[in-house]
Amino acid sequence: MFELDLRSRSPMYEQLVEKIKDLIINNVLKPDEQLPAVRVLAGELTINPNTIQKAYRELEHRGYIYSVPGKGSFVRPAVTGDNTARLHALENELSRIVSEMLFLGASPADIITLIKAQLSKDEGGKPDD
Amino acid sequence: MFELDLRSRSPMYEQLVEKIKDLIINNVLKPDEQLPAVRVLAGELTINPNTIQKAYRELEHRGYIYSVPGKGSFVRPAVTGDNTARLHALENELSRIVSEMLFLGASPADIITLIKAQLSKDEGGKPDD
Amino acid sequence: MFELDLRSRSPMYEQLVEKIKDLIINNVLKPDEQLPAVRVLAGELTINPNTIQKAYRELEHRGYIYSVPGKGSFVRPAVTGDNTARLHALENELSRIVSEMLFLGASPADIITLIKAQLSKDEGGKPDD
Amino acid sequence: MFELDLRSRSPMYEQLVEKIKDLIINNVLKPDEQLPAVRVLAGELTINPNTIQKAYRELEHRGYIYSVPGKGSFVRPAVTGDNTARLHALENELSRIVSEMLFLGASPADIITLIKAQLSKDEGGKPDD
DNA sequence: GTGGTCTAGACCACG
DNA sequence: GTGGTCTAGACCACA
Repeated sequence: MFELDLRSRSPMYEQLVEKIKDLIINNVLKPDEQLPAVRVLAGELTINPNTIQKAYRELEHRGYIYSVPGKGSFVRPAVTGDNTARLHALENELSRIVSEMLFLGASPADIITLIKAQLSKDEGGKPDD
Repeated sequence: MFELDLRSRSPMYEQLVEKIKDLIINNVLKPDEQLPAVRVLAGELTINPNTIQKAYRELEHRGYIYSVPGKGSFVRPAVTGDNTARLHALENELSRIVSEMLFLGASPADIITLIKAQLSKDEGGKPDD
Repeated sequence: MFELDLRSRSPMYEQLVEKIKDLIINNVLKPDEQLPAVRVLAGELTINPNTIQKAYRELEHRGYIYSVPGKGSFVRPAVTGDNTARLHALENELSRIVSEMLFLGASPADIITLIKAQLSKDEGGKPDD
Repeated sequence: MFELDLRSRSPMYEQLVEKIKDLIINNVLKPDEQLPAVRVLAGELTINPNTIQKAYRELEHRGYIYSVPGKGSFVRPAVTGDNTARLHALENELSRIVSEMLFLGASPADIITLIKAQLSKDEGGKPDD
């Protein structure tokens, strides 16, 4: 399904969380689609099931998936509640990154171009595919 | 000067690095300006001087400041080479964030507006303020 | 594994960095091989674990090793980009040393011989030993 | 006469030592030539006379100059005594540098070329000019 | 078990 | 006064 970087400083469960979050955001994993069972994924990635479980728990905590005891884990159709808080945090991150890119010598035009490219790419992929 | 979040998952020295990096990027700390002495900042933040020093050393490694033993720590005037790698990483971060903002319901127009605001703000703030 | 000179002007962690760097350069420590654990090495050298960690972190910054929290520290397989700057610095050092050797009475022939010996030794030692 | 890098991590007296040593090695300062008086040099470089004095003391200790109380400091005509020890140290340094250059991707041919260029340059400059 | 963070406190070299 | 080194010892997260 995907690979983990064993050499990365970031813990494996965190890498898992980010990877799966990206799959959901980019609509590769559709709403209500079932995620691979913990043991299955653990087998494929040859890592400890506990690590998978920790990642799933984290994803559930962050509102990206929901778990049904005895059935499995599924992609949450719409993100829950307080998006504004999360959006605000993202806006800050975005501002920080833009500032740093300018500091490192990127031109404003480059940045705008980059953003627009990303926007059109995501717009194409997001609507019910 | 600024505050640290003692509860945060990211270590105090890392928070310090980010805070100071931001002050440099946003030209609040000018080139060759002296940073607060290790012990002084440690006193103000009521944390251990070693922690400050760890942050300063990290900033030095990343090319944002230089420390002269016996004299003090200062803002490095121009960023040292090799920005392309860092810029590439930032582009990826930026793409990821834009995707997530769209996923959480932000409109493309909002995002463009936000970026442009940031660009003009930084452009105004960077040259000799 | 090796010894440190407690009287030396250069700090212990710096000596450690140089020693380990040499072991990596001379292929004694192979790519992806695990370095001794921080506490283990600290025990063997009877110095503080923090000192070892400082050395390891420095080696990581310089691109010679990578550390994975909870797993260990390992030799980085290939050196990361940007070698030109480092190479330039080494060329200068080399020129300086040759000049000084001449000044101290070494003959040009001796120096050439010495270099060639080193070149053939390293060439023999580098590929899969 | 020359400049010091105030931003450098290496202490000013050490920079002075290296600079003057280079001038002697490259025969810019001739044997028995008098070095600038401590106060004069301190004035030119706008640094503390104590720093100059420390550098001169160090140079004397290393055998590059001699001081005549009340008269001044002079370039020592021939280096004193045990060159073999110093030469041995330099050979080791040289070997280390060659190894590292190879490790960083320099070709043996490049290194030989570099050495020969340095040798002919120094040979031209050394004999009693 | 691993690396990592943080503290408290001592000592050193530099200018 | 400055930054830097080192120790001793506690605690945490990860796998």
